[in-house]
Amino acid sequence: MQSDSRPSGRKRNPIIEEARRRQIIDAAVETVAAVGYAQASLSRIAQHAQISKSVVSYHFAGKDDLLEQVVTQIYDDTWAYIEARLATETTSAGKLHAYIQSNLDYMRSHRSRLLAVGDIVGNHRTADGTPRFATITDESVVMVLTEILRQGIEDGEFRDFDPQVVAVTVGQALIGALGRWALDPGVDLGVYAAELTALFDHATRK
Amino acid sequence: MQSDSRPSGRKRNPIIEEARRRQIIDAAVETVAAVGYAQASLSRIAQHAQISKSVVSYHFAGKDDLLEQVVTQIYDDTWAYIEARLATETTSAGKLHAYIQSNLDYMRSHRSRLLAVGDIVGNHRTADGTPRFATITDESVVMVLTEILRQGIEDGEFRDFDPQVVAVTVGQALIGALGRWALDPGVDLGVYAAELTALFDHATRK
Amino acid sequence: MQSDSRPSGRKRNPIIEEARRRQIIDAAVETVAAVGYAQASLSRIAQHAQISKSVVSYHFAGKDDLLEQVVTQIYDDTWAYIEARLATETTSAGKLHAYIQSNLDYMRSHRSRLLAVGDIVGNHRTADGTPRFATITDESVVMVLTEILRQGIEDGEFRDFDPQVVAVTVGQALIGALGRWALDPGVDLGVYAAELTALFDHATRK
Amino acid sequence: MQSDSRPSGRKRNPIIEEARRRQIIDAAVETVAAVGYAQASLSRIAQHAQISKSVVSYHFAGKDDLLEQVVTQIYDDTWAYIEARLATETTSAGKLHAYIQSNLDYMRSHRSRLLAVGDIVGNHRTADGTPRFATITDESVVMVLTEILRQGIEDGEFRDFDPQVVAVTVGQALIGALGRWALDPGVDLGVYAAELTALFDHATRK
DNA sequence: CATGAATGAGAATTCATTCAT
DNA sequence: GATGAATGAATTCTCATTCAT
Repeated sequence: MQSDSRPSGRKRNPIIEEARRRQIIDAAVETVAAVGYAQASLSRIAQHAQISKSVVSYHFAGKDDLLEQVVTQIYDDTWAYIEARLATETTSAGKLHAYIQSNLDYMRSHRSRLLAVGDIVGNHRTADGTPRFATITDESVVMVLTEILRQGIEDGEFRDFDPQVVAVTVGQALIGALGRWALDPGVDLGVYAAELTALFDHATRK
Repeated sequence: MQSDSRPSGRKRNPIIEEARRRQIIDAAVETVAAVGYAQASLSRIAQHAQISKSVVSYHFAGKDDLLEQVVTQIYDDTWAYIEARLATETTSAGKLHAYIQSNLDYMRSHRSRLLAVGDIVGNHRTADGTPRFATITDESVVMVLTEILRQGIEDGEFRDFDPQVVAVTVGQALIGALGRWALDPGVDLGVYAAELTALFDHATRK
Repeated sequence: MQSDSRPSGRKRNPIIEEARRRQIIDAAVETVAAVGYAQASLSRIAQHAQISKSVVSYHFAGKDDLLEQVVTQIYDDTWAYIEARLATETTSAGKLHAYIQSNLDYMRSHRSRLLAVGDIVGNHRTADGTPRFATITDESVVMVLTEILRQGIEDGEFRDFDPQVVAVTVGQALIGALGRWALDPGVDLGVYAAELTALFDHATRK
Repeated sequence: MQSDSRPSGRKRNPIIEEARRRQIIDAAVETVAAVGYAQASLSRIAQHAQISKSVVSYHFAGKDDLLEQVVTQIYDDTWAYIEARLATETTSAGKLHAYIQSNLDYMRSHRSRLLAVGDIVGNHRTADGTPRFATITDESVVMVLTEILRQGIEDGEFRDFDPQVVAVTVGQALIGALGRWALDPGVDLGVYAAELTALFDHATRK
């Protein structure tokens, strides 16, 4: 009975409820990817979803809530995808390859998600101007990579370097790949993946 | 280079003219760096410059014009700084080192410029939603780096790789460094520079 | 008396029906008393009653209907209370005292009702901006008081004055008492009652 | 140069600036008086003033600012009027008469102001739901009256009573008069004044 | 009986821009 | 050169209400 306008706990009719939520989140993703964070108004998002503006307000507490759930959703999905790929590898180098490869694979099929999440994370701020999402380093994804690299160094598989610097650089390299590809969809991500793999292979091996 | 991109008829008193323009551009830089692209309204910028909003409108054709000139200004300054440092190097590896090093040096003393330019370039769009600035690859800065790397490969100084991929990656690595540093000013950019130099040294050498 | 003012077709289970109606009316009272007329939305009222917004819409024709029934309900209850106290008095002065005293007594135990009814009566308007409730004079309560005073003058118990002016003033004095007490619950309504009784005693006696 | 959008300090072009401010305040007064606090949106106020909605935003920081200035303005004007009338009286009873009389006189020529100020003071709240204006007791006007009464008691001119209770009651009596008159403009305020004067004369004299 | 879902109207506010002075 | 004043468009959000289930 805690209903009211926004079913923030989201339990009621899970089937239609979830469908709408997905629909709106997807619309938000595509809108941000298409016109950028600053231009992605609730109006435009609703328009894209072909629903009324107030439906968004009904399902989400506000713009902040929506964008945060977009980010969470994408992080979760991305991580589920990558995690599965990492699990099949045993060596640190193998995991590094799998990390780069699966990231670019995921990108290929979820271009706008990647575009959107970058835009939102980079721009979304609290009222006082401080970023709402911590960037780069403490995204769990990068933390995982840091741990992989650290392990590789400890095991003597890699040369001695600062694992966080390299992890951040790998993460940024992937963003760069995405950026190149976003700019020119003709770029072959397969080739790009091979180049990056080689690059970080040389950069990390003894 | 930004002198020929001025939009409207504005030639009266070049001295006071330029002073105002600089003042406004600086205010824009600091405002964007502080509150982010989406929150950087002309109001806020004018407020930061301690001038009336209309002064901005008087000296620039509009918000777009202002932001574009901010970007041009920063690109020019940055390039002037880096160019000088590159000129003293003879080998390709030396130039790569100098490039990384000078970039991070420049950052250290122009943090908000870097923050701002990244924000603007990443977010500024035309009315139809397409990015107003091409990112990453065709910034002249990255093109120069590509050329350095290409030359190094040709000269046999570097192993064989796609110079553009590496150039983009270096560029992104520097952005990553800036991001880390923006998040935590306690990060030692000197150490970071050494790590990155080593990383790309291993990544490029034969 | 509010039973015949129900708007639409609603007759099924009178027992549960009435329970709900009371619950909602009580929630409305407390909400208006707490946050004021202008901020008392159906959402907030439903929230306070721990029910869904639509339940309100189901039991009342609309917000107007609800608020009108709140007022009617409170008027009825208040009058029932005061009437009993007046009945025990024989002189006009005694009735005036009983009126003031019983009003303040009622207030003490129904603070939010009084607060709410004042707020609603003072603010609720029809679409064209005219007040939906006539204030002050034609509340039956004040009319009764007018009659008491008129009788007292006729009987020679009181000096000659305009009974309506005094009745309104008594009514307003009580509202003033409530206002003082709402602002500062530390005010002793017993003492306040004695002061008011004395005041109007002097004001009305020959 | 501290301009920006809202010249809150209000210094720039005092002539046109003040004219607009008055115009908007007047429009606010009449709008609140006509449709009530809860229905008095900035839209309606602007419409009444025959100006664009944003002009209001330009001259006032927001709705709160506007309404607070309305109240301040009215309080100031009212007090200036009443003060002058009080100054000509020497006895406490004379001052009490002058107070009642001047209040009703002022009302007669500023009906909507009185209506509006009552509405705003009674309804305007801060975000957390607490009233933004303290009512009744600590309006300086009532405090002045309290002091007049206290003095009269001390001088032996009045009987012994709680001056604050009587002051509040006088204030409320005037509101009641206004209410009666607002409801029925046919009420003769001159007669009403005589009645109230007599009432409080009897109520306070020894 | 009850209620989730949906919606359009309207709220306050911010913004970029124009114009007369 | 400079700027107050004005404005319309657009933004986020809240609200009362309706409807199918």
